[in-house]
Amino acid sequence: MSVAALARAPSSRDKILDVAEGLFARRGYSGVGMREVADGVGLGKSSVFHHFKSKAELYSAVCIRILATIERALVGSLAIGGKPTLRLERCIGTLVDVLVDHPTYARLLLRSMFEDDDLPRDGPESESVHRAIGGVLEPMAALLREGMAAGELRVASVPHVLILLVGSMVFPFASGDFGHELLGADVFERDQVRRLKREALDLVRAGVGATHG
Amino acid sequence: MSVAALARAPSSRDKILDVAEGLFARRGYSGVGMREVADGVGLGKSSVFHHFKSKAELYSAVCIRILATIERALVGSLAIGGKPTLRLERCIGTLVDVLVDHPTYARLLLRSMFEDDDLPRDGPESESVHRAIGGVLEPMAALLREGMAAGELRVASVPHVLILLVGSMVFPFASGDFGHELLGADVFERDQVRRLKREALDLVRAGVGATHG
DNA sequence: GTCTATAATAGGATAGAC
DNA sequence: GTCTATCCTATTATAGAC
Repeated sequence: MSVAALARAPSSRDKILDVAEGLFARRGYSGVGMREVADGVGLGKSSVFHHFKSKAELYSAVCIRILATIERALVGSLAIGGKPTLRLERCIGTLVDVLVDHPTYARLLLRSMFEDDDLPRDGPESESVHRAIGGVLEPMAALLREGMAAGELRVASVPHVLILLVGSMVFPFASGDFGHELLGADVFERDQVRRLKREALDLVRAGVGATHG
Repeated sequence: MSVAALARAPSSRDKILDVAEGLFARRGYSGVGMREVADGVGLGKSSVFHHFKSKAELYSAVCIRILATIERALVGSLAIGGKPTLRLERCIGTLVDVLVDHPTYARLLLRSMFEDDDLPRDGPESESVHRAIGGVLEPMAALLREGMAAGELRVASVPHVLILLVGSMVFPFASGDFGHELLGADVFERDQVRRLKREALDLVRAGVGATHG
Protein backbone atom coordinates (compact mmCIF):
# COMPACT_ATOMS: atom_id res chain seq x y z
CA MET A 1 0.00 0.00 0.00
CA SER A 2 1.49 3.32 -1.11
CA VAL A 3 1.57 6.50 0.95
CA ALA A 4 -0.83 8.08 -1.52
CA ALA A 5 -3.31 5.29 -0.83
CA LEU A 6 -3.64 6.44 2.76
CA ALA A 7 -4.99 9.81 1.65
CA ARG A 8 -6.96 8.62 -1.36
CA ALA A 9 -10.71 8.96 -1.12
CA PRO A 10 -12.35 5.61 -0.44
CA SER A 11 -13.26 3.69 -3.58
CA SER A 12 -16.74 2.30 -4.13
CA ARG A 13 -15.32 -1.10 -3.34
CA ASP A 14 -14.16 0.11 0.08
CA LYS A 15 -17.46 1.81 0.77
CA ILE A 16 -19.34 -1.38 -0.09
CA LEU A 17 -17.09 -3.36 2.24
CA ASP A 18 -17.68 -0.85 5.06
CA VAL A 19 -21.46 -0.94 4.73
CA ALA A 20 -21.57 -4.72 4.30
CA GLU A 21 -19.38 -5.20 7.36
CA GLY A 22 -21.82 -3.32 9.56
CA LEU A 23 -24.87 -5.08 8.16
CA PHE A 24 -23.42 -8.61 8.22
CA ALA A 25 -22.27 -8.08 11.80
CA ARG A 26 -25.74 -7.06 12.91
CA ARG A 27 -27.88 -9.51 10.98
CA GLY A 28 -25.67 -12.23 9.58
CA TYR A 29 -25.24 -13.53 6.08
CA SER A 30 -28.84 -14.52 5.35
CA GLY A 31 -30.27 -11.52 7.15
CA VAL A 32 -28.76 -8.99 4.76
CA GLY A 33 -29.85 -8.33 1.20
CA MET A 34 -27.70 -6.93 -1.57
CA ARG A 35 -30.28 -4.22 -2.05
CA GLU A 36 -29.77 -3.07 1.54
CA VAL A 37 -26.03 -2.95 1.02
CA ALA A 38 -26.44 -0.96 -2.19
CA ASP A 39 -28.82 1.50 -0.53
CA GLY A 40 -26.37 2.01 2.32
CA VAL A 41 -23.61 2.91 -0.10
CA GLY A 42 -25.87 4.99 -2.29
CA LEU A 43 -25.52 2.76 -5.35
CA GLY A 44 -27.78 0.53 -7.36
CA LYS A 45 -27.88 -3.20 -6.67
CA SER A 46 -26.25 -4.01 -10.00
CA SER A 47 -23.28 -1.79 -9.19
CA VAL A 48 -22.58 -3.87 -6.13
CA PHE A 49 -22.62 -7.00 -8.26
CA HIS A 50 -20.13 -5.30 -10.55
CA HIS A 51 -17.60 -5.15 -7.69
CA PHE A 52 -18.42 -8.49 -6.08
CA LYS A 53 -19.72 -11.15 -8.39
CA SER A 54 -21.84 -12.81 -5.69
CA LYS A 55 -23.07 -12.27 -2.17
CA ALA A 56 -20.84 -15.07 -0.90
CA GLU A 57 -17.80 -13.34 -2.38
CA LEU A 58 -18.73 -10.06 -0.70
CA TYR A 59 -19.16 -11.80 2.64
CA SER A 60 -15.83 -13.54 2.52
CA ALA A 61 -14.12 -10.34 1.39
CA VAL A 62 -15.48 -8.67 4.52
CA CYS A 63 -14.29 -11.53 6.73
CA ILE A 64 -10.84 -11.64 5.20
CA ARG A 65 -10.35 -7.90 5.60
CA ILE A 66 -11.22 -8.15 9.29
CA LEU A 67 -9.00 -11.16 9.91
CA ALA A 68 -6.10 -9.45 8.15
CA THR A 69 -6.46 -6.40 10.39
CA ILE A 70 -6.48 -8.55 13.50
CA GLU A 71 -3.53 -10.62 12.33
CA ARG A 72 -1.52 -7.45 11.65
CA ALA A 73 -2.21 -6.07 15.14
CA LEU A 74 -1.45 -9.43 16.73
CA VAL A 75 1.87 -10.13 15.06
CA GLY A 76 2.91 -6.52 15.66
CA SER A 77 2.17 -6.95 19.34
CA LEU A 78 3.96 -10.29 19.53
CA ALA A 79 7.05 -8.99 17.75
CA ILE A 80 7.88 -6.64 20.64
CA GLY A 81 9.26 -9.61 22.52
CA GLY A 82 9.53 -10.50 26.18
CA LYS A 83 8.79 -13.60 28.20
CA PRO A 84 5.92 -15.81 26.98
CA THR A 85 3.58 -14.79 29.83
CA LEU A 86 4.25 -11.11 29.15
CA ARG A 87 3.65 -11.59 25.44
CA LEU A 88 0.48 -13.57 26.10
CA GLU A 89 -0.93 -10.81 28.25
CA ARG A 90 0.04 -8.14 25.74
CA CYS A 91 -1.43 -10.26 22.98
CA ILE A 92 -4.77 -10.50 24.82
CA GLY A 93 -4.71 -6.78 25.51
CA THR A 94 -4.12 -6.07 21.83
CA LEU A 95 -6.92 -8.41 20.79
CA VAL A 96 -9.34 -6.69 23.13
CA ASP A 97 -8.20 -3.28 21.86
CA VAL A 98 -8.84 -4.23 18.24
CA LEU A 99 -12.28 -5.64 19.06
CA VAL A 100 -13.15 -2.46 20.95
CA ASP A 101 -11.85 -0.16 18.23
CA HIS A 102 -14.03 -1.98 15.69
CA PRO A 103 -17.32 -2.92 17.36
CA THR A 104 -18.40 -4.92 14.32
CA TYR A 105 -15.48 -7.33 14.51
CA ALA A 106 -16.43 -9.61 17.39
CA ARG A 107 -19.87 -10.39 16.02
CA LEU A 108 -18.62 -11.01 12.54
CA LEU A 109 -15.79 -13.19 13.81
CA LEU A 110 -18.10 -15.36 15.87
CA ARG A 111 -20.60 -15.54 13.05
CA SER A 112 -17.96 -16.58 10.55
CA MET A 113 -16.97 -19.33 12.96
CA PHE A 114 -20.37 -20.90 13.25
CA GLU A 115 -22.23 -19.79 10.19
CA ASP A 116 -20.52 -22.44 8.05
CA ASP A 117 -23.86 -23.81 6.97
CA ASP A 118 -25.06 -20.40 5.88
CA LEU A 119 -22.61 -20.20 3.04
CA PRO A 120 -22.17 -22.59 0.15
CA ARG A 121 -19.98 -25.23 1.77
CA ASP A 122 -16.39 -25.77 0.69
CA GLY A 123 -16.40 -23.07 -1.96
CA PRO A 124 -13.18 -21.24 -2.78
CA GLU A 125 -14.29 -18.30 -0.60
CA SER A 126 -14.76 -20.52 2.41
CA GLU A 127 -11.20 -21.77 2.08
CA SER A 128 -9.72 -18.28 1.99
CA VAL A 129 -11.54 -17.41 5.19
CA HIS A 130 -10.29 -20.56 6.87
CA ARG A 131 -6.74 -19.72 5.91
CA ALA A 132 -7.15 -16.21 7.32
CA ILE A 133 -8.44 -17.63 10.60
CA GLY A 134 -5.41 -19.86 10.74
CA GLY A 135 -3.19 -16.80 10.36
CA VAL A 136 -4.65 -15.38 13.54
CA LEU A 137 -4.67 -18.57 15.59
CA GLU A 138 -1.28 -19.96 14.72
CA PRO A 139 0.77 -17.23 16.43
CA MET A 140 -1.32 -17.59 19.57
CA ALA A 141 -0.97 -21.37 19.59
CA ALA A 142 2.79 -21.04 19.12
CA LEU A 143 2.91 -18.64 22.05
CA LEU A 144 1.03 -21.06 24.31
CA ARG A 145 3.33 -23.92 23.32
CA GLU A 146 6.40 -21.80 24.01
CA GLY A 147 5.07 -20.73 27.41
CA MET A 148 4.33 -24.33 28.39
CA ALA A 149 7.74 -25.51 27.24
CA ALA A 150 9.38 -22.75 29.29
CA GLY A 151 7.39 -23.82 32.36
CA GLU A 152 5.66 -20.46 32.59
CA LEU A 153 2.27 -21.81 31.62
CA ARG A 154 0.39 -24.77 32.98
CA VAL A 155 0.94 -27.70 30.65
CA ALA A 156 -2.31 -28.45 28.89
CA SER A 157 -3.73 -29.22 25.48
CA VAL A 158 -3.03 -26.12 23.41
CA PRO A 159 -6.05 -26.32 21.09
CA HIS A 160 -8.48 -26.94 23.94
CA VAL A 161 -7.14 -24.00 25.91
CA LEU A 162 -7.16 -21.86 22.79
CA ILE A 163 -10.81 -22.53 22.00
CA LEU A 164 -11.79 -21.60 25.55
CA LEU A 165 -9.74 -18.41 25.35
CA VAL A 166 -11.22 -17.38 22.03
CA GLY A 167 -14.70 -17.87 23.43
CA SER A 168 -14.08 -15.84 26.55
CA MET A 169 -12.22 -13.02 24.75
CA VAL A 170 -14.43 -12.57 21.70
CA PHE A 171 -17.87 -13.44 23.01
CA PRO A 172 -18.32 -10.52 25.44
CA PHE A 173 -17.85 -7.98 22.65
CA ALA A 174 -20.30 -9.84 20.45
CA SER A 175 -22.96 -10.24 23.10
CA GLY A 176 -24.89 -7.03 22.35
CA ASP A 177 -28.16 -6.70 24.22
CA PHE A 178 -27.37 -9.76 26.29
CA GLY A 179 -24.13 -8.27 27.55
CA HIS A 180 -25.77 -4.91 28.05
CA GLU A 181 -28.45 -6.43 30.24
CA LEU A 182 -25.96 -8.51 32.20
CA LEU A 183 -23.53 -5.65 32.87
CA GLY A 184 -26.14 -2.93 33.16
CA ALA A 185 -24.18 -0.87 30.64
CA ASP A 186 -22.95 -1.05 27.09
CA VAL A 187 -20.09 -3.50 26.65
CA PHE A 188 -18.11 -0.94 24.67
CA GLU A 189 -18.18 1.77 27.33
CA ARG A 190 -14.70 2.75 28.52
CA ASP A 191 -15.36 1.59 32.06
CA GLN A 192 -16.80 -1.77 31.02
CA VAL A 193 -13.93 -2.40 28.63
CA ARG A 194 -11.41 -1.64 31.35
CA ARG A 195 -13.05 -4.05 33.80
CA LEU A 196 -13.56 -6.80 31.22
CA LYS A 197 -9.93 -6.52 30.23
CA ARG A 198 -8.79 -6.78 33.83
CA GLU A 199 -11.02 -9.78 34.53
CA ALA A 200 -9.83 -11.45 31.34
CA LEU A 201 -6.20 -10.91 32.25
CA ASP A 202 -6.76 -12.13 35.81
CA LEU A 203 -8.53 -15.20 34.49
CA VAL A 204 -5.70 -15.97 32.11
CA ARG A 205 -2.91 -15.21 34.57
CA ALA A 206 -4.37 -17.52 37.20
CA GLY A 207 -6.15 -20.00 34.96
CA VAL A 208 -3.47 -20.62 32.37
CA GLY A 209 -0.37 -19.76 34.36
CA ALA A 210 1.70 -22.46 36.01
CA THR A 211 0.54 -23.42 39.49
CA HIS A 212 2.95 -22.20 42.14
CA GLY A 213 2.50 -24.93 44.72
CA MET B 1 -46.83 -32.72 32.68
CA SER B 2 -48.74 -35.95 33.34
CA VAL B 3 -47.21 -39.41 33.29
CA ALA B 4 -49.25 -40.20 30.22
CA ALA B 5 -47.61 -37.27 28.46
CA LEU B 6 -44.24 -38.97 28.71
CA ALA B 7 -45.45 -41.87 26.59
CA ARG B 8 -47.72 -39.92 24.27
CA ALA B 9 -46.67 -39.76 20.65
CA PRO B 10 -45.19 -36.37 19.81
CA SER B 11 -47.75 -33.83 18.64
CA SER B 12 -47.32 -31.91 15.40
CA ARG B 13 -46.40 -28.92 17.52
CA ASP B 14 -43.51 -30.82 19.10
CA LYS B 15 -42.36 -32.17 15.77
CA ILE B 16 -42.31 -28.65 14.33
CA LEU B 17 -40.29 -27.42 17.30
CA ASP B 18 -37.79 -30.27 16.86
CA VAL B 19 -37.26 -29.62 13.17
CA ALA B 20 -37.14 -25.83 13.60
CA GLU B 21 -34.59 -26.18 16.41
CA GLY B 22 -32.19 -28.05 14.18
CA LEU B 23 -32.61 -25.70 11.25
CA PHE B 24 -32.39 -22.47 13.25
CA ALA B 25 -29.27 -23.74 14.99
CA ARG B 26 -27.57 -24.44 11.68
CA ARG B 27 -28.61 -21.43 9.66
CA GLY B 28 -30.10 -18.86 11.99
CA TYR B 29 -33.40 -17.04 11.92
CA SER B 30 -33.14 -15.45 8.47
CA GLY B 31 -31.51 -18.48 6.93
CA VAL B 32 -34.49 -20.76 7.48
CA GLY B 33 -37.80 -20.64 5.64
CA MET B 34 -41.12 -21.88 6.93
CA ARG B 35 -41.36 -24.08 3.89
CA GLU B 36 -38.19 -25.88 4.87
CA VAL B 37 -39.54 -26.42 8.37
CA ALA B 38 -42.82 -27.76 6.99
CA ASP B 39 -41.01 -30.12 4.61
CA GLY B 40 -38.88 -31.44 7.46
CA VAL B 41 -41.96 -32.28 9.49
CA GLY B 42 -43.86 -33.64 6.52
CA LEU B 43 -46.60 -31.02 6.64
CA GLY B 44 -47.76 -28.22 4.42
CA LYS B 45 -46.53 -24.71 5.06
CA SER B 46 -49.97 -23.52 6.12
CA SER B 47 -50.17 -26.19 8.79
CA VAL B 48 -47.07 -24.78 10.42
CA PHE B 49 -48.69 -21.34 10.48
CA HIS B 50 -51.68 -22.93 12.14
CA HIS B 51 -49.52 -23.94 15.12
CA PHE B 52 -47.33 -20.83 15.23
CA LYS B 53 -48.89 -17.66 13.96
CA SER B 54 -45.60 -16.21 12.75
CA LYS B 55 -42.00 -17.17 12.16
CA ALA B 56 -40.89 -14.96 15.05
CA GLU B 57 -43.22 -16.81 17.39
CA LEU B 58 -41.84 -20.17 16.26
CA TYR B 59 -38.29 -18.98 16.80
CA SER B 60 -38.91 -17.70 20.29
CA ALA B 61 -40.81 -20.88 21.19
CA VAL B 62 -37.72 -22.85 20.19
CA CYS B 63 -35.45 -20.60 22.27
CA ILE B 64 -37.68 -20.70 25.32
CA ARG B 65 -37.93 -24.50 25.23
CA ILE B 66 -34.15 -24.76 25.15
CA LEU B 67 -33.62 -22.25 27.95
CA ALA B 68 -36.21 -24.00 30.09
CA THR B 69 -34.40 -27.33 29.65
CA ILE B 70 -31.09 -25.79 30.63
CA GLU B 71 -32.60 -24.00 33.61
CA ARG B 72 -34.16 -27.24 34.83
CA ALA B 73 -30.85 -29.10 34.63
CA LEU B 74 -29.00 -26.23 36.28
CA VAL B 75 -31.26 -25.72 39.28
CA GLY B 76 -31.45 -29.49 39.72
CA SER B 77 -27.69 -29.64 39.83
CA LEU B 78 -27.41 -26.70 42.21
CA ALA B 79 -30.02 -28.10 44.58
CA ILE B 80 -27.77 -31.03 45.53
CA GLY B 81 -25.85 -28.69 47.79
CA GLY B 82 -22.26 -28.53 48.95
CA LYS B 83 -19.70 -25.77 49.18
CA PRO B 84 -19.89 -22.99 46.57
CA THR B 85 -16.77 -24.15 44.72
CA LEU B 86 -18.10 -27.69 44.54
CA ARG B 87 -21.47 -26.48 43.33
CA LEU B 88 -19.83 -24.19 40.76
CA GLU B 89 -17.82 -27.06 39.34
CA ARG B 90 -20.85 -29.34 39.28
CA CYS B 91 -22.87 -26.56 37.70
CA ILE B 92 -20.31 -26.18 34.89
CA GLY B 93 -20.19 -29.92 34.41
CA THR B 94 -23.96 -30.03 34.12
CA LEU B 95 -24.00 -27.16 31.64
CA VAL B 96 -21.45 -28.91 29.46
CA ASP B 97 -23.42 -32.17 29.69
CA VAL B 98 -26.62 -30.49 28.53
CA LEU B 99 -24.84 -28.77 25.63
CA VAL B 100 -23.29 -32.08 24.59
CA ASP B 101 -26.53 -34.04 24.91
CA HIS B 102 -28.22 -31.50 22.64
CA PRO B 103 -25.73 -30.42 19.96
CA THR B 104 -28.14 -27.78 18.66
CA TYR B 105 -28.27 -25.88 21.95
CA ALA B 106 -24.95 -24.02 22.00
CA ARG B 107 -25.40 -22.56 18.56
CA LEU B 108 -28.97 -21.53 19.16
CA LEU B 109 -28.05 -19.99 22.50
CA LEU B 110 -25.26 -17.90 21.04
CA ARG B 111 -27.42 -16.90 18.10
CA SER B 112 -30.26 -15.85 20.36
CA MET B 113 -27.80 -13.69 22.26
CA PHE B 114 -26.61 -11.70 19.30
CA GLU B 115 -29.35 -11.99 16.76
CA ASP B 116 -31.33 -9.28 18.51
CA ASP B 117 -31.42 -7.28 15.32
CA ASP B 118 -32.75 -10.22 13.35
CA LEU B 119 -36.05 -10.30 15.14
CA PRO B 120 -38.58 -7.52 15.47
CA ARG B 121 -37.10 -5.58 18.36
CA ASP B 122 -38.85 -5.39 21.71
CA GLY B 123 -41.76 -7.56 20.66
CA PRO B 124 -43.54 -9.70 23.26
CA GLU B 125 -41.58 -12.75 22.07
CA SER B 126 -38.27 -11.03 22.60
CA GLU B 127 -39.19 -10.26 26.21
CA SER B 128 -40.09 -13.87 26.98
CA VAL B 129 -36.72 -14.99 25.70
CA HIS B 130 -34.94 -12.39 27.79
CA ARG B 131 -36.78 -13.54 30.89
CA ALA B 132 -35.82 -17.14 30.14
CA ILE B 133 -32.16 -16.15 29.81
CA GLY B 134 -32.40 -14.44 33.16
CA GLY B 135 -33.70 -17.67 34.67
CA VAL B 136 -30.49 -19.42 33.64
CA LEU B 137 -28.06 -16.68 34.59
CA GLU B 138 -29.46 -15.66 37.96
CA PRO B 139 -28.68 -18.94 39.76
CA MET B 140 -25.12 -18.84 38.46
CA ALA B 141 -24.63 -15.22 39.50
CA ALA B 142 -25.98 -16.00 42.95
CA LEU B 143 -23.54 -18.88 43.22
CA LEU B 144 -20.59 -16.68 42.29
CA ARG B 145 -21.64 -14.05 44.84
CA GLU B 146 -21.99 -16.70 47.55
CA GLY B 147 -18.58 -18.16 46.75
CA MET B 148 -16.93 -14.75 46.88
CA ALA B 149 -18.63 -13.87 50.17
CA ALA B 150 -17.45 -17.17 51.64
CA GLY B 151 -13.88 -16.41 50.55
CA GLU B 152 -13.75 -19.47 48.31
CA LEU B 153 -13.72 -17.48 45.10
CA ARG B 154 -11.54 -14.57 44.09
CA VAL B 155 -13.47 -11.38 44.69
CA ALA B 156 -14.33 -9.84 41.34
CA SER B 157 -17.17 -8.26 39.43
CA VAL B 158 -19.77 -11.01 39.14
CA PRO B 159 -21.30 -9.96 35.80
CA HIS B 160 -17.91 -9.51 34.15
CA VAL B 161 -16.74 -12.92 35.29
CA LEU B 162 -20.05 -14.43 34.25
CA ILE B 163 -19.89 -13.10 30.72
CA LEU B 164 -16.37 -14.51 30.31
CA LEU B 165 -17.51 -17.88 31.67
CA VAL B 166 -20.52 -18.06 29.39
CA GLY B 167 -18.33 -17.33 26.40
CA SER B 168 -15.77 -19.97 27.24
CA MET B 169 -18.34 -22.65 28.14
CA VAL B 170 -20.82 -22.20 25.33
CA PHE B 171 -18.65 -21.10 22.42
CA PRO B 172 -16.64 -24.31 21.96
CA PHE B 173 -19.79 -26.34 21.41
CA ALA B 174 -21.09 -23.81 18.92
CA SER B 175 -17.87 -23.53 16.96
CA GLY B 176 -18.60 -26.23 14.39
CA ASP B 177 -16.10 -26.40 11.56
CA PHE B 178 -13.83 -23.91 13.30
CA GLY B 179 -13.60 -26.06 16.40
CA HIS B 180 -13.24 -29.18 14.30
CA GLU B 181 -10.28 -27.70 12.46
CA LEU B 182 -8.67 -26.40 15.64
CA LEU B 183 -9.00 -29.65 17.58
CA GLY B 184 -8.52 -31.97 14.64
CA ALA B 185 -11.69 -33.80 15.63
CA ASP B 186 -15.38 -33.17 16.13
CA VAL B 187 -16.10 -31.11 19.23
CA PHE B 188 -18.82 -33.53 20.27
CA GLU B 189 -16.63 -36.65 20.25
CA ARG B 190 -16.42 -38.32 23.66
CA ASP B 191 -12.71 -37.71 23.93
CA GLN B 192 -12.90 -34.05 22.95
CA VAL B 193 -15.75 -33.42 25.36
CA ARG B 194 -13.82 -35.03 28.18
CA ARG B 195 -10.76 -32.89 27.53
CA LEU B 196 -12.70 -29.68 27.02
CA LYS B 197 -14.51 -30.29 30.27
CA ARG B 198 -11.27 -30.86 32.13
CA GLU B 199 -9.66 -27.74 30.68
CA ALA B 200 -12.75 -25.71 31.49
CA LEU B 201 -12.78 -26.94 35.08
CA ASP B 202 -9.05 -26.32 35.46
CA LEU B 203 -9.46 -22.83 34.06
CA VAL B 204 -12.28 -22.07 36.46
CA ARG B 205 -10.65 -23.67 39.49
CA ALA B 206 -7.45 -21.69 39.04
CA GLY B 207 -8.85 -18.60 37.34
CA VAL B 208 -11.85 -17.94 39.51
CA GLY B 209 -10.79 -19.61 42.73
CA ALA B 210 -9.25 -17.58 45.55
CA THR B 211 -5.48 -17.11 45.25
CA HIS B 212 -3.62 -19.14 47.86
CA GLY B 213 -0.65 -16.93 48.46
C1' DG C 1 -55.78 -29.85 11.65
C1' DT C 2 -54.37 -30.22 7.10
C1' DC C 3 -54.74 -29.02 2.55
C1' DT C 4 -54.57 -26.04 -2.21
C1' DA C 5 -54.38 -21.63 -3.99
C1' DT C 6 -52.99 -17.10 -3.91
C1' DA C 7 -51.37 -12.67 -2.56
C1' DA C 8 -47.73 -9.41 -2.09
C1' DT C 9 -43.09 -8.79 -1.58
C1' DA C 10 -38.14 -9.52 -1.59
C1' DG C 11 -34.31 -12.44 -2.75
C1' DG C 12 -29.85 -13.15 -5.91
C1' DA C 13 -28.29 -12.52 -10.31
C1' DT C 14 -27.93 -11.03 -15.44
C1' DA C 15 -28.36 -8.13 -19.93
C1' DG C 16 -27.53 -4.29 -22.07
C1' DA C 17 -27.84 0.93 -22.52
C1' DC C 18 -25.07 4.88 -21.35
C1' DG D 1 -18.75 2.15 -13.30
C1' DT D 2 -23.39 2.98 -12.85
C1' DC D 3 -27.85 2.65 -14.38
C1' DT D 4 -32.83 0.55 -15.68
C1' DA D 5 -35.21 -3.34 -16.67
C1' DT D 6 -35.93 -7.99 -16.21
C1' DC D 7 -35.85 -13.17 -14.79
C1' DC D 8 -36.77 -16.60 -11.79
C1' DT D 9 -37.28 -18.20 -7.45
C1' DA D 10 -38.29 -17.92 -2.55
C1' DT D 11 -40.21 -15.46 1.14
C1' DT D 12 -44.06 -14.63 4.95
C1' DA D 13 -48.64 -14.86 5.47
C1' DT D 14 -53.78 -15.37 4.49
C1' DA D 15 -58.36 -17.34 2.62
C1' DG D 16 -61.16 -20.89 2.36
C1' DA D 17 -62.30 -25.90 1.10
C1' DC D 18 -62.39 -30.44 3.34
